[in-house]
Amino acid sequence: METAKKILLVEDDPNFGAILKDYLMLNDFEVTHAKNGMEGFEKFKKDTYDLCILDVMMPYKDGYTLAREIREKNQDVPIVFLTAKSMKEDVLKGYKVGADDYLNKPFDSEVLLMKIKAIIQRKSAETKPDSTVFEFTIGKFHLNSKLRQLSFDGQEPSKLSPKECELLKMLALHVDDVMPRELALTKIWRDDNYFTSRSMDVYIAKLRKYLKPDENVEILNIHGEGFRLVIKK
Amino acid sequence: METAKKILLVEDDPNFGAILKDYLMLNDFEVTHAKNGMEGFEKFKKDTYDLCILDVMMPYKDGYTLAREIREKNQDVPIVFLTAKSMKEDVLKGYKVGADDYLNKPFDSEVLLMKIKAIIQRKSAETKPDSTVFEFTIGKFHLNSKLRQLSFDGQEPSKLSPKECELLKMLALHVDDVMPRELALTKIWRDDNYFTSRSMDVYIAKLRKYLKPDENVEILNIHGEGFRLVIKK
DNA sequence: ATATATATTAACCAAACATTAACAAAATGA
DNA sequence: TCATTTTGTTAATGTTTGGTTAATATATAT
Repeated sequence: METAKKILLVEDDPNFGAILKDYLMLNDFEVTHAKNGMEGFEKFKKDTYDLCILDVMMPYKDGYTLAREIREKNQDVPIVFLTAKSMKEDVLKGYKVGADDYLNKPFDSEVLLMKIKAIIQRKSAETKPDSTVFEFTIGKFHLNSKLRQLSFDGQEPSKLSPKECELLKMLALHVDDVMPRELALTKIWRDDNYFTSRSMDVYIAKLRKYLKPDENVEILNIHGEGFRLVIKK
Repeated sequence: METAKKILLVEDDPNFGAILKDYLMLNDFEVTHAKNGMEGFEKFKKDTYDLCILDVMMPYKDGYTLAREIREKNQDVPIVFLTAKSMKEDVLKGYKVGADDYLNKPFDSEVLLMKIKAIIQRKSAETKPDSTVFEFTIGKFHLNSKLRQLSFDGQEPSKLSPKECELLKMLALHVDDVMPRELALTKIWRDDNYFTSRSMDVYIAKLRKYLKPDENVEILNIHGEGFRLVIKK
């Protein structure tokens, strides 16, 4: 049994804040909710967290300013910004739809949850490389990187080759964020040159083919930087 | 409570030096005052500072020489030059040596303070590129310099090229203040000549186009100096 | 050993990005 | 004022990076 990861949630909208907190707690996180930037910083100093979720738009002290203060104290905690619309609306929509029993219904925005998990996982992989997660939800897909199986809906799972699997896993660990080209090359190909880079491009094409069935899942390129696995919703 | 920022002040004029030191200390900085370049370098080696303020004109060892020595030991400390006149060549030389900003003597103490604070913050954003600040609010825009996207209101974000992104980020780090031409050229183009300068102008034009949707956001030119990102309100 | 799966290399094209050129318009200073 | 420098802008050109497919090479399993 893992010990629960601690999250500092700074969100001024009491409604949304409460819902998100519940949702996160339901997913086995320990959540501290601060109602504004000041309170957020106070709470941050008093404890150690595995992740900070900051609302960007807050009166008096916005998320970025708070992020800077947090960074001065701690260079390592992952920080996730809640940028209004997308996530918030989705979560609230999920709440309204579910009405009395929203807690039982999966939210539309499992994206946020995935992002959170990926970030925490990535971080813990840096410190203790052995404890590695091998199951990922990618839109309507499910990846088991140990069995190297990618399943879609109820269908027969596809078998992935070692490289395909490692690459997809690394993308999943960076959901919604950049997976730098260089990182994949050095970690998976253990070499970074013209040819390995081209080889990687070939694998990206293969993965795109696998992921085609779910039109909400996409691998985007950030020119000269790397790739980004996004789950639209 | 924040821990006081440490400033190394190297100024040969004892009068002016003492006054400046007092003023800075009054504003909660911890100040070490060295009377000449030699002493300045000795003190620099013995401690770590958040900022160095160097007089350009000093006997024995001038500010530039000292700056170069400091840079050899430390690539990150912000360095600000104090100069009586604002000779163009001096400014250029300053940036080449690795200066972060320039202050003309005499100056408004309020302005000085603002600048110092801005520089320290800016630097902390620059030096921790991975873990730190990559989100900026620019009027109604929102820049994510990691994903290189600029979003406006609720619209689909624009994708920025590496150069576009770096330049906009640098402007944002200097909001309401001049971003000196030479600084952008040396840091982003890593070369300062006629062609890179023209290239930069082209990029400024591109950024202006991106920023058009918000009429409160503007990139102004300061003839012969640089550019200024302003957010009217 | 041979089929099969996996991985790399090649070749070609398209897209993204950056620089250069050319000319117009401002700003500056003698 | 006029000559000079700096900046604004657009388009043309050059360069790098990525998408794609297929051919070749390498590894693996039967």
